[in-house]
Amino acid sequence: MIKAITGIKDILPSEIPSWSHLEEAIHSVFKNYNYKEIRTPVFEETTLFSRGIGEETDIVGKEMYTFTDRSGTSVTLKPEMTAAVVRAYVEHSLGKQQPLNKLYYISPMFRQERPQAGRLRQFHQFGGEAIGSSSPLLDVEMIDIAYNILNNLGLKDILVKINSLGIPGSRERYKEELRNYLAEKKEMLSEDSRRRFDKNILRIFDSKIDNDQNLLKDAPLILDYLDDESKSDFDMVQSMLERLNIPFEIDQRLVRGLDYYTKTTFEIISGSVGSQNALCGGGRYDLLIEQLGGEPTPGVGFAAGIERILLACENENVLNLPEDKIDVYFVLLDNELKIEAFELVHNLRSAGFKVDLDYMDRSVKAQMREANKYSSRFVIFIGGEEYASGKMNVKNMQDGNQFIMPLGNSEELIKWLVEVK
RNA sequence: GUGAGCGUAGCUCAGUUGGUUAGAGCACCAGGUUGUGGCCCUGGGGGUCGUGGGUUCAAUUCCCAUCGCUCACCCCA
Repeated sequence: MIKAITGIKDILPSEIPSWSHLEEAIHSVFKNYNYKEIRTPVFEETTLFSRGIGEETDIVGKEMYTFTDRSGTSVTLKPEMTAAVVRAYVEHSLGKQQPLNKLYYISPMFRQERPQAGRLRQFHQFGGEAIGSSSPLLDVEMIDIAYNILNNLGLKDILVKINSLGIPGSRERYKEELRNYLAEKKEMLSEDSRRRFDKNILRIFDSKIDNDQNLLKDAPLILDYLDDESKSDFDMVQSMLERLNIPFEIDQRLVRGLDYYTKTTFEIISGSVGSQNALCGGGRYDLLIEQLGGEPTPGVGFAAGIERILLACENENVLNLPEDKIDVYFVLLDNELKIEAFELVHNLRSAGFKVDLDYMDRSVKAQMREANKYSSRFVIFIGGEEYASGKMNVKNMQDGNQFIMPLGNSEELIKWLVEVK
């Protein structure tokens, strides 16, 4: 048996209602905030991601699905969306058409990691990008949108965490201080953290080892090293979140794993999904557009993981989706009658009603059970007697009442169905 | 890449301290009025017990390998 590749999953019909529900919420909320949808290809030239995300990041270093196409070009299945959106923004000069572009997407992403709860090799993200303004109100807008969507789904166990990484100059000064502070403790750090010390010292804050966290207790804090503008922007973000009644927590240990972030970063975590608990992550990337060959342009965005959000919804049991009922199920005595009734079935379907019938040559009882299984509101029964006398038997499946209607008059039936609907 | 756990019907799982035809619930199919659902009842189909090898008179059960899945680490959505 041929099976799906490790870490990728089919989304089966039984799961589609939750997906559709979430997707509709995403489209609806983004439209409220006046964002326009953008779709980019699933793969790009590899250099877009290595330059955009950062050569030293784990994503680029060990997680990308990269291969060489027949012309010898190295291409990569997109591991995240921001670089791709920025590429499209620059390539099509969207910034020349209007100063601010507010964009959103829903798209599959690919990262070759070991799968676990809430982590897949093909997974789906939705997210927003606002390119063209450095207003911290947009930082807030991003958090607002993400929080809004999660909140509307009914999720309770979520927490917004924010931080500011400052601009490169202030961040470098801070990293220097942190390095000085940890230098003498380096030998006591865990192996992973010693590696982080050399590679990306900020990531030591992510360590799950108690002793590492103890050693960090009196470490210098990044917010004390912010430049004036980052600081006042961050203050604005906080006060505005308060005014919007969005609960949040400042987490100075929140350092995101992509190189392009500047100033505000944020994350929304869930307490109900296991170890991979970030439902959403984002921040400002004021230098990325320039770095990818565009005019210097500020931007801010976020991405959220659909599978993780649905996992949280499932675990918190908050998605009560309406049953998918059909309107009419035709119960027809034999194959001849099915052929006779098929045009009527077609007419009802064309008129917008959900209609089905048996194609398996099954007994009347089995057809009725099928009608029940699909929660059909009505059954239209046509047997030999009815057909001979030009009638059909309409049964209301809720109360069991039956009555006779003339056969062969689609218009009258449709009119009646519209009335009772 | 590292570590741990698990692989028995479509699904969730029992079971065999090695021994004849491997079970349950749900799902599926057929019946319980000759042409009528939900509840209930009866019956039925479906598994080479992940795969390969070893030990043994005998393996689904023990051993080894392999593949797959799951969870965790790393990192991230």
